[in-house]
Amino acid sequence: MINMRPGQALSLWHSVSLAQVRADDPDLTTRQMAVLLTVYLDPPPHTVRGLAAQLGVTKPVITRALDTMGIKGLVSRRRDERDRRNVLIQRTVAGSEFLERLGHLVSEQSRTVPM
Amino acid sequence: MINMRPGQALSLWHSVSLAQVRADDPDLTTRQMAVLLTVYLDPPPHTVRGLAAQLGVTKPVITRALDTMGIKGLVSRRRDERDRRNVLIQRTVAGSEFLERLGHLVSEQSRTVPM
DNA sequence: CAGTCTAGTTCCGGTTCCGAAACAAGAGGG
DNA sequence: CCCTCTTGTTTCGGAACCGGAACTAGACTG
Repeated sequence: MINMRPGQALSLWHSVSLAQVRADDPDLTTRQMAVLLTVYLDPPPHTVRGLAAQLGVTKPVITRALDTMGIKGLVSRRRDERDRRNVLIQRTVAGSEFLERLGHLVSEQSRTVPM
Repeated sequence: MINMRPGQALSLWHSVSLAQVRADDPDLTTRQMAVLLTVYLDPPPHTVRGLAAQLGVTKPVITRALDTMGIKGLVSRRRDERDRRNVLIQRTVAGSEFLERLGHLVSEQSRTVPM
């Protein structure tokens, strides 16, 4: 458990945003970021429908986010063989590395936030 | 000073992203967010040129971000009377409230992150 | 008062995203 | 089988954003 005052939170958000903008990293939408983090942090399996429900958006939003992130190699799709209507969303090495860098960046920046 | 492990950082980012997506809040780009936070957290005056330099982007990027956020009322522009080439970027009530909510949200979520 | 420099904006075309509706493919019940 | 429901994708027109180049307006120099 962490305890952070709102002012510190904004300061942290600021430095991370700046770092993100300056790095020419794959620039993800808020929605794409939410999908990516959900896939990597919540226990599988992940389906389009499930993600749409959790984010409170429509299914096409998820499909498009997966398209985009799939091209960037951050995530991959596979048919569920037990119910071939389903698509299972899976993690990739590139996605893990990307989030590892993000976590490290936020962690680093958190140490620079003033009392 | 805050000390946050990378895993905790990702968890925090996750819950905040989810909250942002679910709220139909003004959905800002990473760049727009960086501009907004810089305007509100760094000491004035703020100019287009200065913001462009700090973010490492071109001036049109800043102009467009200000256009968008200006429409949403998050920020406003005024001519510098001493050098009328300059445009000074100013804070607004709506912008302050928006960032206040964001800071509060991150702060709240930080308390739900597991050890 | 020309020439030059600076600050910010606008224009160009191309790409990406959006919501809503229509669609294809598979599952399952009578 | 046929009908229906579910799952995910595609299509549509419209809006937002992108980088880079061109442009306007103001300041400053000699």
